[in-house]
Amino acid sequence: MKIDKKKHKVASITDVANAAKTSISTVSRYFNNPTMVAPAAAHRIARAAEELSYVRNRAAASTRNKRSGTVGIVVPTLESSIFAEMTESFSNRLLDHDMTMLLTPNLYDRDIEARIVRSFTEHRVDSVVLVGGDHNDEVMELLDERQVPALLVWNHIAGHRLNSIGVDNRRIGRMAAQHLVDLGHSDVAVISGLTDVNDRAAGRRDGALEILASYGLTPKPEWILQTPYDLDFAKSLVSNLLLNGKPRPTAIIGGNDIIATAAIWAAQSHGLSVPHDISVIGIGDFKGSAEMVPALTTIRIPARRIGRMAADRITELIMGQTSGSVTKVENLEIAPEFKFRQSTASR
Amino acid sequence: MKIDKKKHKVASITDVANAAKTSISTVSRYFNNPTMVAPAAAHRIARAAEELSYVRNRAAASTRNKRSGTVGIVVPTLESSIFAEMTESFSNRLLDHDMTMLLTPNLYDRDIEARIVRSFTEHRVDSVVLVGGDHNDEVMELLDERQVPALLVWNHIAGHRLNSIGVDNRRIGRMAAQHLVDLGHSDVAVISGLTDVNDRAAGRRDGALEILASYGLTPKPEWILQTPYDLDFAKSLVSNLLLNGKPRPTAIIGGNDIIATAAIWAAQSHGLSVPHDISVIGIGDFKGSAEMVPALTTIRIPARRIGRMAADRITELIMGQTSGSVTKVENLEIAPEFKFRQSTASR
DNA sequence: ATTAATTATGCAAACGTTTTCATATATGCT
DNA sequence: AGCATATATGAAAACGTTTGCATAATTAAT
Repeated sequence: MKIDKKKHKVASITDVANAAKTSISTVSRYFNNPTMVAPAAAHRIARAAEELSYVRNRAAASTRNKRSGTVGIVVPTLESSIFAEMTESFSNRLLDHDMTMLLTPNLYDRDIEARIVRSFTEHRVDSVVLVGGDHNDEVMELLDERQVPALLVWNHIAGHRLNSIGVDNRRIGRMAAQHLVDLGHSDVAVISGLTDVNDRAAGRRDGALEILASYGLTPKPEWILQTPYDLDFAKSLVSNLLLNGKPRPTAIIGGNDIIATAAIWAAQSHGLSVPHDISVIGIGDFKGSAEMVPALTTIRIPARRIGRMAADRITELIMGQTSGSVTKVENLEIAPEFKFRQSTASR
Repeated sequence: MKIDKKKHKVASITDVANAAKTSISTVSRYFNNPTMVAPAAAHRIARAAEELSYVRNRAAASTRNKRSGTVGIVVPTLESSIFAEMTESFSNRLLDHDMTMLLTPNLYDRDIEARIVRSFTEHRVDSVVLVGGDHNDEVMELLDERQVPALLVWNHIAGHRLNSIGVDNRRIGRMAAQHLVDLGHSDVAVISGLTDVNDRAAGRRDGALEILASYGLTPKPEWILQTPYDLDFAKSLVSNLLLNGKPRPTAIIGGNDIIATAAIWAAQSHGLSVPHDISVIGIGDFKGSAEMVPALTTIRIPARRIGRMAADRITELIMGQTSGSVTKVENLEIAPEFKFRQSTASR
């Protein structure tokens, strides 16, 4: 009586070994270190694997060796095209290194982030990448205790104990303000993201105000506003500013391109012309900023480059980790690029 | 002589069991089925786990039980805000079910997709989510052989052997064209996405042409165009159309909101007014479409809803899988919503 | 106070790998 | 041909879990 092939068993390394008339050790080596196995055996194994449609089990592998071949990344949101760009190039590069990405948005919530990171560690990711420098203590402890190589992206954080690679947001804020001052504007509104949940937003705003102050310009309190990165909200915020404020500001610094875009649309929907009636500068250089009418003057954050570099750095860190050598902490600054386009003009 | 605590060993279930003066079985149960363990023991275990900062190893767990607690999803790109929205709500909902998402963009390349799905299966994801209905044979075989519960999102594909949940793109194409016809347009250009790598794009275009044909309207060949979903490319494509074509079309159907937006900007940058000089309708209702000036008339695809439903359906499928019961294949159609805004007007 | 039923626990096998160590086989030198 | 070296292989232990089965401890029923 034949054994009933119940439950649809999938082929394991043992099955392949049997079919290829060799040992599981050799099969394992065939997959991890092909050069170690003799051509004849390799050929038989390849055939057997094909025959049985064997797919190796990385999860099982990760119990014995330490690497799982995954890296976890948590971003604030996928909806911001800029994180999407970063993530996308990160993921592509990761594929080249034969790693898989666990990606989860935290919606700008640090507690959710902590949950996510915990779940990542349960899955024994080889490494974790986080956006920005503000994270729950729990997250930091977790990373520390388990010695998970971690990388902070987006922000350049000089002297941080974790590796980081990104831009200096304060500097970007200064650049934006300087541009407007150079164009002769003295009545400028600063509309940032939510500074208490977003250290990037805070840095940019502070940089901008710093420059303005250095020229003796202090925006009226009602010209210093905050908004979530949401077109709808930002647009009506700016609408109010434009309608009620008199005199109106002659220029607006948007904390990112979403805010700046919203500002332009708010102005346009009130029949104001940008940049003739009001100048608007953004930060980020998101998808579409160059194509819109008027094209948005902005400060470009090279998201794709950050993504690529992050992926490379991550693999470096993982290598270092497995080989036992301690990789030195590095805080890399990426230079932003100023993009003078049509949404700003001199007074 | 004390043993040197080299290599920083992290706590395992055994360590917790020892510290809690109980067996590993009980510890395991404490984490997976808390009700099965006595309060006293539970308390000791909780303390020990805390003490040792134990994090359970799901990868190891997945060797014995079958579930890994992960689901893999591959989207064409993260840069399209609409996939981002879908993915984001999908991921949120997944978190509620205590699952983790492996997300990878395939860049509209089926071979890359195959690589990704293979990598997913190597990691023994509990389930796979794919966008659209066009996939490599290899992918289909893989899913089939290993009996990985799979779900196709975005497209409603009546009668597909895999579960699907999404919209009927042909119908959407028809809706768009009908709207324009109703407004009295007879010279309409149809600018779709790349139909050979994107079955959604093909469906929409075909639907649109079908309606036009039914009114005896056949766009001139040079008015039926294709473009990647890229603002820059699409904008210059439309620019050419607008400059060279004479007579110009009086309306444009954009294969998605990116194309439509690009069309509006192209028109505007040539001093044309939308909708006065030319009407534009999009598909998708992406972020910002409602806020731009003029607000884009479009057909909304409820991305977040699809994401949520997909997550729920996926957990259903996984449950069914583990309990051995066969879940019936279901093809769900989600209704699109027409959004009449300001970018279209009657002739 | 027994016995029966329930609840909680522990033992040990199993999951699919990798890797150390020892052995067998092939290759290169005299 | 004989020996030394290099290369390829296999056996077995280890990785951190879950789970079926058997037993121990507790509670309920008489």
